[in-house]
Amino acid sequence: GSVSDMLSRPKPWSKLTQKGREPFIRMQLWLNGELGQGVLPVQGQQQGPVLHSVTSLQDPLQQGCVSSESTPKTSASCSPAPESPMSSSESVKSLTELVQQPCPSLETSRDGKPPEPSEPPSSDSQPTPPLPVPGHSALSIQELVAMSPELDTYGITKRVKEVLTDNNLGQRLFGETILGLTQGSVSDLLARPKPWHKLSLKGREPFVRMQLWLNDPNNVEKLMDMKRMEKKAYMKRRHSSVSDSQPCEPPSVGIDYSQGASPQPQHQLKKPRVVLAPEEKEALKRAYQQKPYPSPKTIEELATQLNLKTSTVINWFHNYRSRIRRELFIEEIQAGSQGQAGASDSPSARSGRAAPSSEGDSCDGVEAAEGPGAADAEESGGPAAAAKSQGGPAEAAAAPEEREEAPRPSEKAEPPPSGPAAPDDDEGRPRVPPPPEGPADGPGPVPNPAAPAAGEDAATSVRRARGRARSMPAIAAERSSALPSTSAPPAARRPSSLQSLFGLPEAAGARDSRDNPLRKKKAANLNSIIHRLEKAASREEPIEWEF
DNA sequence: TTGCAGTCAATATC
DNA sequence: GATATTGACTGCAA
Repeated sequence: GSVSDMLSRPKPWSKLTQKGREPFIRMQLWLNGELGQGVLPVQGQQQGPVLHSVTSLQDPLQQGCVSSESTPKTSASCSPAPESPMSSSESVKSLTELVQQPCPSLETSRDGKPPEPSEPPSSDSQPTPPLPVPGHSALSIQELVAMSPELDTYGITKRVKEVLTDNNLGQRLFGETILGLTQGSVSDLLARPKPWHKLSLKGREPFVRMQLWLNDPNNVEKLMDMKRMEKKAYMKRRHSSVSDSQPCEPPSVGIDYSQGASPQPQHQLKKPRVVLAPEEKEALKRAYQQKPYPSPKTIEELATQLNLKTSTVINWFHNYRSRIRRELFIEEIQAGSQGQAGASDSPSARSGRAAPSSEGDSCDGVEAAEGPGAADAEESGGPAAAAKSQGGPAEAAAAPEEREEAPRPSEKAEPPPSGPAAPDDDEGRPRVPPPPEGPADGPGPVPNPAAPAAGEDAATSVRRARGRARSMPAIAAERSSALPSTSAPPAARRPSSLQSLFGLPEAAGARDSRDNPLRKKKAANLNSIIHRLEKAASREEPIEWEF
C-alpha cells in the first residue's frame, strides 16, 4: 500500500522528511543498479558496505534529488557535472548528506514538517538557508548549477522583481528564504545581475534558485505563508519581549558599551563602519581615473593624503572596479535588449578583421572610457577637468597619480587596444578592462575623455563614452550569447534534460534565435582575440595584432 | 601577493 | 519599513 501510494503520488523532495526520503534514495539507487543487494544503510550506517559500493552519486543527485518527478532520467541523459567529480569516499559523504541532508529549511523545523508554514524564516537576523525548490534538494543546487543551461540572468531578475512587487513581497524575505542571501545582496543582485557567462558557479547559484523559484507554481503562495508566519512570530516576540523587557539580542560578549563606557572595549565589539566623505570619494575616483590599479605606493599616498587606512583605499579600489564593471554589464544588457541597435558598432557585427579595432576602441567599457588614453581625448579636460577642484584632499589626492611613473611589476602590460600604436605606457591604464585608446592617446595620464565631469562618476562617464566604444565584457557577452556553450558548462550543451527544470524560455540558448553559424564564427573569432589579449596582457609582451 | 567574485551588514535613501 | 548603497571580509586563483 505504501509503495503504491508512493509510486502514484510521490511527494516532492522538499516536502519529505529524512525518513520519507529514504525510499526514494533506495529507488534511485535501485534504478541505477547500485542497490543490487543488501539494504541501504539507514542513518548512522551510511558508511556501511553497501554505500561503499556506490560509485557515483551524480546520478542519484541529479535524478533523484534534482527531480523527484516520476520521470527518472537515465544516466546518459544526465551526465555528471564536470566540476564535481566525486571520489568514492566523497560520494559516500555526499550520500550521507543526501540522506540526512534535510532541506535546509527542514533543519530548522523541529518536527520534521515542511518549514514554510511552521517556522518563520529568519526573524532572528540569521538568514536561514534557502528554501529548497520543490523537487530539489538544497544539495543538488550545485549540481543544477553545473548542469544548467545558460540562463538569462537579466530576464530572471526582471521577472523576480515583478513577482515580488506584484505580490508585495520583500527582498529580505525572498533573499533569506529562497536564496539564502541577505537583503542587500538580493537588492544588488536584482538590480545588477551579471551575465551568466561572467558568473562563477557560486555566482550562478542564486540565479538558478530564482529560476527554479519562478518555475514553482506555488512560489508566491509559499512566500506569502512565510510572510504571515513571520509576522505572527514577530508579534509573539514583541509581546513576550515587552514582558521580558529584554531585547532579544544580547551582546555577544556580554558587555554593554552603549552607555558611554569605554568606546574601545577590549573585545572591540564592532568596528564602526567607515563612511567616506564625498570629497574623499571624489578624490578616489579621480585617482581611479588616473590609475585604476594604483601601486602600493600610490595607495599609501592616497591613504595618507585622505587620512584613510590603506586597507580602506585598497578596498575602495577593489569595490569600485568591480562595481563599475557590473554597472556596465547591466547596461550592456539593457542596451542589447533595446533592439540590437548599435549593431553597426557591435563587435560581433564586424568582420574578423575589424575586430581588433573594436578591441581597440575599447577593451572594456567599464573603465574603457576611463583610462588615460581613452578615445576622443579632446572631449574633456582629463585630470584638470576631473580635478575640477573642490580643494581639500580631493585635489591633493590626484597629484600622486600624476607623479607616479614606474608601474609596479605586478601591473601587467595592457594589450594595446588599438593596434601596435599603443604599447607605450601602461601607466594608469586599467588592467582588466583595457581602456579604449584612440589614435590620439598615448602619453601617460592624458586627459580622460570619460573622466567624470565634476560629480559624475566613472560609470556615468563610461556611459557617456559608450556608443563610441564597446567593452570587452560586452564583446564577451555577445560572444557568449552567440556561443551558448563557450562559457557554459558542458551540460549546457545538452539542456534538453533540464528544460523542464529551468523553464527553457528563460535559457539564453533558447532565447537566442540568432544563433547561426556566421555568428558563431564571428563570436569565435572575438573569443580568440580576447583570449590572446588576455594572454598577452598577462605576459607583458607585445602583441601582434593580426587576427 | 594581488585581484576578483561573492557576500555581509551597516547605513543611507526612498 | 523596504530598498539601495557601500566598506569590509572571505575564499579562491593566478
